[in-house]
Amino acid sequence: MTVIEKVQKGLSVANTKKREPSHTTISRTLGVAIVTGEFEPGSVLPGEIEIAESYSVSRSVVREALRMLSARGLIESKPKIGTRVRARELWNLLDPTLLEWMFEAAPPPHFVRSLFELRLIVEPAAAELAARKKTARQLASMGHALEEMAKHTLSKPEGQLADQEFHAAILEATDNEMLVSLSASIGAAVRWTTYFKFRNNKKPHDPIEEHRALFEAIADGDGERARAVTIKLIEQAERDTQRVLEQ
Amino acid sequence: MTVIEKVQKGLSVANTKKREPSHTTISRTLGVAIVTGEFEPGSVLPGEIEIAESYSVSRSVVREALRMLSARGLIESKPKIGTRVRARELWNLLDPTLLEWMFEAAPPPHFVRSLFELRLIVEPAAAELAARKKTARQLASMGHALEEMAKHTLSKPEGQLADQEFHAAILEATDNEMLVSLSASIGAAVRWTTYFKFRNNKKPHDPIEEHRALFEAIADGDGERARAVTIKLIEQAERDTQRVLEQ
DNA sequence: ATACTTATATTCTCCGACAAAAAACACGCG
DNA sequence: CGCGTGTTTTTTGTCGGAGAATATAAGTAT
Repeated sequence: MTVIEKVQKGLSVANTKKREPSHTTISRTLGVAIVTGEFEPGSVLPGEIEIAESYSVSRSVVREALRMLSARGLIESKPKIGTRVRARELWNLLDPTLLEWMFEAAPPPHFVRSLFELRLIVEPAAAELAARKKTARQLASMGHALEEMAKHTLSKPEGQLADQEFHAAILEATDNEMLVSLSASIGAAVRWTTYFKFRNNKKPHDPIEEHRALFEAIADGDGERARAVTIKLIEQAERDTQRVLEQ
Repeated sequence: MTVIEKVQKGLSVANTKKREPSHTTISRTLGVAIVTGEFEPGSVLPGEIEIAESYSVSRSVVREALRMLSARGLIESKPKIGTRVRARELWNLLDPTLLEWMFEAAPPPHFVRSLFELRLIVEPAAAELAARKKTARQLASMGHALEEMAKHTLSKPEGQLADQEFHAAILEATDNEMLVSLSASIGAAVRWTTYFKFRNNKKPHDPIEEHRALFEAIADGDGERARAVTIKLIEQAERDTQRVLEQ
């Protein structure tokens, strides 16, 4: 598995289960609170000392956590003013970490709509590119992922992992590093929708046949067909997701 | 202050005249060094104390700067190991700040190719969406930006600002917040190419007519035409950029 | 009422010390 | 010699305290 594939799947590159430093924890805790709307844009967070006391850490830890949030554009600090949450338009909604945080709660419907609209723009074009630029090695890696997927189905974690591997191989085949970054972000969101679809026992459509068709289109170098199949795949996923969100 | 910074300052929001905290400065300095390849991925940066001494700041400032870089996924710190630069595949190439840093030096050709490939995927689709979803207010804002652009031409900062306003209005009209984020990233890169095209006195093609055609297509709600014009626009920009990079 | 000065709250910066982690090393044992 | 085991050492992680800088808020004089 290449590093790129791991990125796509959101796996930590060193799969070790190490304890993270506390500034990371605090940063994520505050970040989740912000992106899920617990602190509204424009409002000011508690002062450094108060945060430090409420989490029982030192002020240095809090400051480093706040720097991590300000690097993401979530907050803005000024003396005498405090640390205020920046307007949502100033966030980078394509930051994979931000997306993960966002999915700690149910995201707003217009956000889900935006996501699928974006997928319908990007992924068909990527499939078309992949059909043109694929290498034999990448094709083999797609084929392997496809087999794994057929064996386990999407309801099991192994199958979901294979699905992500399959799509990662497609992205790698486009030979476009910005597309890879973009789909790393999208992947963070897709993982969430997949998770929710199966968590609610809704028995969604198993897209193995479409995946096979996509693979064959790419293998044949038929960009038009690859594009068409990808569109179908995403529209199906959107229907499944809508069904879950409606209740 | 570097030239690029001047350009960006001229184009960004007006009164950004205040001195930034030193952790921000250090973070950007180190970040630029990393993304321009001065520190290669996998290598370890100097220790916190060494960095602190070389910039004449305290270790706390350096630590906060490093946390900002680690939030961007550029570095990874471990006790006894040091702080090492993470693999380029783990960076988020759609982070606008990262892109700005990257353009402090001439970016690698395959990166520029990736960028225009991505623009050709995203922007035509966005134009089509905008043609379908535009509101009167957004249309008016596009019209105003177009006038400004025609008055000043792209060779002056006012004209470049108007150009950005025009495209921002289109993005806003798509009513898709992820698309807006995406083009904020792309915009950071586009500003660079615009700057370089004029810096080299190459007298590129002035795209005012195409912009007007795009505006009319959107106003008419003609998505197909909006898409076609946008493709032309980007292809022209790519040709201009290639001409500049060739020398 | 306006302009200027002062007070105040908050972040910004610095320092010095110790704790924790992980690699490197030394050592003993089979 | 090879191998596990404990020790050393280096580097980041955490802490508490102190003063400086900054921008709002309040007060004062004209």
